[in-house]
This record gives sequence, structure tokens and C-alpha cells, in this order.
Amino acid sequence: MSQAETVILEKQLCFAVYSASHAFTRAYRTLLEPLGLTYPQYLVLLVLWERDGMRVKEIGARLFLDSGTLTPLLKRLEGIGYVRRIRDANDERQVSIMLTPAGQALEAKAAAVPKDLQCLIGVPGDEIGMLAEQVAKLRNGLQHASGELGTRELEGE
Amino acid sequence: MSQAETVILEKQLCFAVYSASHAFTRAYRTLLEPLGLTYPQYLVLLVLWERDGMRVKEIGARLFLDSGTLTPLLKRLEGIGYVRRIRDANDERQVSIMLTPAGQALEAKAAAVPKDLQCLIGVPGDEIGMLAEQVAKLRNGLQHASGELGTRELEGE
DNA sequence: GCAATTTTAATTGCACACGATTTAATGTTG
DNA sequence: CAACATTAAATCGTGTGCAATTAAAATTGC
Repeated sequence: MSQAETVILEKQLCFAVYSASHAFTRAYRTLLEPLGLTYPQYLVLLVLWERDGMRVKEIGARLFLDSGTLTPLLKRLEGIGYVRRIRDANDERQVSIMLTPAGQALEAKAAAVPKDLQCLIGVPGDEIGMLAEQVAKLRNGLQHASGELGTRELEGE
Repeated sequence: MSQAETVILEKQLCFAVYSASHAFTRAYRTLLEPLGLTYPQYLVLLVLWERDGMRVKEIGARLFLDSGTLTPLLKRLEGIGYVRRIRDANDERQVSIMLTPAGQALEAKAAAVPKDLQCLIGVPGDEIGMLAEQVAKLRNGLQHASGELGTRELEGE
């Protein structure tokens, strides 16, 4: 039984996503290196360029990351000089992340990145959008299902 | 200009893949925890269950990982008792990874994992296969394109 | 046959990720 | 308003990922 049902790695959606994610990160590394950014740092800036002054919690909700990941990352971004971390005067539990002038100016410098990457992907532009939508739906399904797992332990089957 | 062309995070294929990959890892964590495995460790075992005794380099080629990642991971798998690392007597640079009896026995215990996860995905079974294929193709394209980047620096544009 | 090159792992250093815990501040409730 | 609960970050420990370097062994050229 064990031999007959050997799992084929290449057919697994999860592995495809896992390995594609790393391939993306590697591709971005080359493009972002001139800006002194890693891909997760770039993601945080994308969020802030959309709306400046977001709190750590909000950024985390947007990127599906928690404070354990974001706090050190944001401190590095602050160290580079792209953001400032400002504790809210009204509610001192919260920390707002503000772009510095350098951080704002970076948006223009990073403008070419998405186009450069799109050239690398080697997939027709219209397919990219559809694929992104499908993968996002997949993520949302998993996100929801994982929450369930904590409660009911899948033992019923 | 900067405001008009703001990059919308949710439309980016890369972010979808990045966040879906983490969602997968989280989902697997719950399923693999009883086996004492992380997802990358599980991937290595999948490869070894297909063919035992592979060298580090071969495993890396299969999973798109290098020795910097695999060496410590394999040492942990050895510490748990699922594999042994055996240095080739003929070519002492090479290390073969052999499953222990416990590592072999684990295949049967892990047999339920893919099915359990498929239930969580919430995507019709036939779509999963197609999606996996598309994402794998995307990864292969990126993999190839990233190799190019090192040589010609995209400066032509 | 031996020096130069190539190949294979290991090692090192840095940056995520995330579960779990801690700390501090804020809400809530009797 | 005091006890309790909730919330937001920070902290801690473990485990990836990967570039760069090192070390050892095999291969090649001459």
C-alpha cells in the first residue's frame, strides 16, 4: 500500500506554490537590491505608499504577518531611514508607522520594479491577473480552514 | 504620478503566491505536528520515500533548496531519528541520506496528510491539478529568468 | 604526475516566519 | 474603582532560506 500510493511531489499544489514563492523572492532580490530592500520590506512599503501611518496590526492584517515578524522588520526599515515608528499618544499600546521623506521618495524609484518583474514572469498579462485571483482565493480558503482546525481536530474521519 | 500608479497589493500575483505559501505552511503545521515534522522536512521525506539514499545535491535540485538550508534541516531529521547521513566512501565530499526504519515507517503514518489537506483547500479536485500545473510553469519561468538576470543586468531598458 | 579548475558539502551571517509568552495599556464590569 | 479581561507590541526560541565563503576531493590540462 505504501509504495503504490507514493505521493508525487510535482503534482502537489502546495509544493508548486511553495517553490514558486521562493522563485519570486529570488527574482525580486535582484530588482530590490539596488533599493536596499528585501521582498517583505518592499511589501510593507507598498502598503504604506497606499496609506501612510498605518499601525503594526493593520499592516499585519494586510500582509498576513504578525508582530513577531513585523516588529524586527520595521525596526530595520527604521534603521535604513525609510520609516519612523511612532507610539500613539492616545493609545500607547499602538505604534504607527510613518514614511520618512526618503521612504516617500522611494515609491518613484521602485516604480519600475513591477514592470521589470512582469517581463520576467513569462506568462501572458491577462493570465497573470486570473492566476493571481485563483491563488488568492486558495489562500483565503486555507486561511479560513486553518482557523477551524484549532477547534475541531479532524478526528471525526 | 506616484499616486495614480500606486501598486495595488491584492492584484499582484507574487503577493498571492507568497501569502498562499504561508497559508499552506500553517495548514500543514497542524497536520504534521503529530509526526514531529515541519513542512520542509516533510518535503525532504517525500523525496526520500520516492527514492532512498539520495545525495544532498539531488534533494536540493528536486526541492529548489541549497545546502545552506538542507544541511541543518537534515541534521535535525537525523536527530529525530528519521534519516542517517552517510558520507560516500569513494567520494568523501558527497553525503547520502538514508531513511531509518522509523523514517520508512513514517510514510504510512503520513499517508492521510494529503487527503486531509485536500479537504481543507476548498477548491474542486480537478481545478487543483490545473492550478498546480500553472503555478509550476510560472516557477519554471521565473527560475530560468532569474538565471539570466545575473548575466545581463536588465539595463538595456 | 601535478597544478589549475571544478564540484560537492559544510559553514557563516543575516533576514524572515511564527508559536508562545510577556509586558504594558486600555476596557469592562460588578 | 478595583478585579478582570482584552488588546497591541515586543520578546524569545526554533526553523527555515539563501548569498558568500571555506574546505575537501575529483577532474582536467599540459
